[in-house]
Amino acid sequence: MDDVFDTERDSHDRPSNRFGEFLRLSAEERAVVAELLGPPQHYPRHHVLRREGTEPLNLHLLLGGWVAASLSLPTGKQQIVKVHLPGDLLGAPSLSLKSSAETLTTLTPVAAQPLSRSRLIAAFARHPRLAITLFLSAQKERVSLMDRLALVGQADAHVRIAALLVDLFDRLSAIGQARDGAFAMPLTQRDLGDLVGITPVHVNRTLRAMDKANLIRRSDQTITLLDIDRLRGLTGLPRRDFVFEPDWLPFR
Amino acid sequence: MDDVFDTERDSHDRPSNRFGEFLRLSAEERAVVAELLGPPQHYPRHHVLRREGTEPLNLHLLLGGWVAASLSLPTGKQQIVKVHLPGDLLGAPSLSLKSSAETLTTLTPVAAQPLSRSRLIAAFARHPRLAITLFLSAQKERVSLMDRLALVGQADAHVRIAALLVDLFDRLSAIGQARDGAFAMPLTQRDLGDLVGITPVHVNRTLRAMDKANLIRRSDQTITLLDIDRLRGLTGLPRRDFVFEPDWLPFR
DNA sequence: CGGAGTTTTGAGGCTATTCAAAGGTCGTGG
DNA sequence: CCACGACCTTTGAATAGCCTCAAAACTCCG
Repeated sequence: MDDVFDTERDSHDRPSNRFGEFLRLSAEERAVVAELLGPPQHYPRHHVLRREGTEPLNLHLLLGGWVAASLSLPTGKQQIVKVHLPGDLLGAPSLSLKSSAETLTTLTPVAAQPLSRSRLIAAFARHPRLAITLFLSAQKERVSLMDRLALVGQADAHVRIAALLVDLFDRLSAIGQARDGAFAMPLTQRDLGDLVGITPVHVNRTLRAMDKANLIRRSDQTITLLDIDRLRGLTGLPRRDFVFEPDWLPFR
Repeated sequence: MDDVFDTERDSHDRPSNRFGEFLRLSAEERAVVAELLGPPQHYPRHHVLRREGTEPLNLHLLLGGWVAASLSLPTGKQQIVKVHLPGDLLGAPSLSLKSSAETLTTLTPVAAQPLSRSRLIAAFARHPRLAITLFLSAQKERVSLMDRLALVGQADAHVRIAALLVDLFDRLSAIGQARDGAFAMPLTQRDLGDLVGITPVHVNRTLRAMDKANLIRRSDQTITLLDIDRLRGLTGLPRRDFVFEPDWLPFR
């Protein structure tokens, strides 16, 4: 966990959190964002940041660690709808609701900054570019959910697991937490099952088969993707090419 | 198809499209929205409004009819990620992308107004309340996708179908297109399968069983929910209670 | 009346599930 | 330092739910 909490970047670089995902924010705008954020908080593993059903008073900007957003069904089963990685904004979907839809649970030790929903929305008026990025971020998340839905709805266990691993790898690569196809994997096989909609037992058999097929290798909390191209090919969905400061946006 | 295209409402009433979903817009704001919209276009059944992979230059505001948003996998299978009903804004997720993720196909004859992505976003600056509603709308859609994902990931065919029917019923009720648990159903059993991730054959057996169990009744293009409470109970997900002009928003 | 698409029904097979239990790993406390 | 418990991974066997393939009946439209 050396540099897990290091998500700050040089401002000339591509920004490292959801606020600069689609636009290169000005110094003033970045100051406004910094002003919105509360002091970083630290949480242990398996801490519940938010329980579904409670009122969503504030969001969290994830600085370091992994967080699961999940829905639970009364059958006892739960679906993890998103694994949040550093830089992600947590809890936004429930802004539209009186009581939260998702439970946010830390999967690792976590550092995050709280941010008040009312102050965030208020900032939209004086800083429309903030509104635009966050609007586009929300749309990006919809695309991601649509992709997940298509996989869970139509693909078999191998494909679902492959897509999940590739997605995690891509997102971790973007924040410098994957090297040579390898990354730390804090998710248990039960977690993986809750993510892709299969039982832990079957996750195990699937991972095992993929290991034997030389697609992946597993060793103490680390997963290595041995043949990323083949894994990517399995998933069947195209790479999603997101815009950045597109020319159709106003006041760039 | 008498009043299918009638989605205009008295301005004192709860607005009928996505622009007034979370805020009661002022006369000026409603004028701005009207100004953004192009002239209504009409399309026949099975018309492709947008093909995945193409650049998303404009959105559509659906006035009447049903539209499917789908992703296709190279296996030939397709997942319908959303059935759009009158009042919905179509194509927004792909604003974040260089090329569209979803294919938009009309399921019935459709009337829709095009709207330019750049002009829409430009309006955010002078009319922050527009930005706020659309931001919240996007979050609402995320919740809806999360619910769908949880159902497809964890529930069996009966529960998935029940949840789908209840969702359609609730949304159609809100626009006055369902009475006494009954509504017109233009989706084929293949469509239903693409929505919930099961084969048409199994959809048929499931519907048939639900009919025999007196949960639903089917007759010429119409579905009647005979026991909505029991159907709702099957799904397991709580009713989603969305905010409207919540007191934590600025400048109400 | 023909043809395309949809609904219905049957039979057989496969994927993933359930249930059960053994072996590992890790953190904790004696 | 070892023993213990909690949780995770692995494996097996039997089962269930859903899929595939196939074909017949029905509806709708030209």
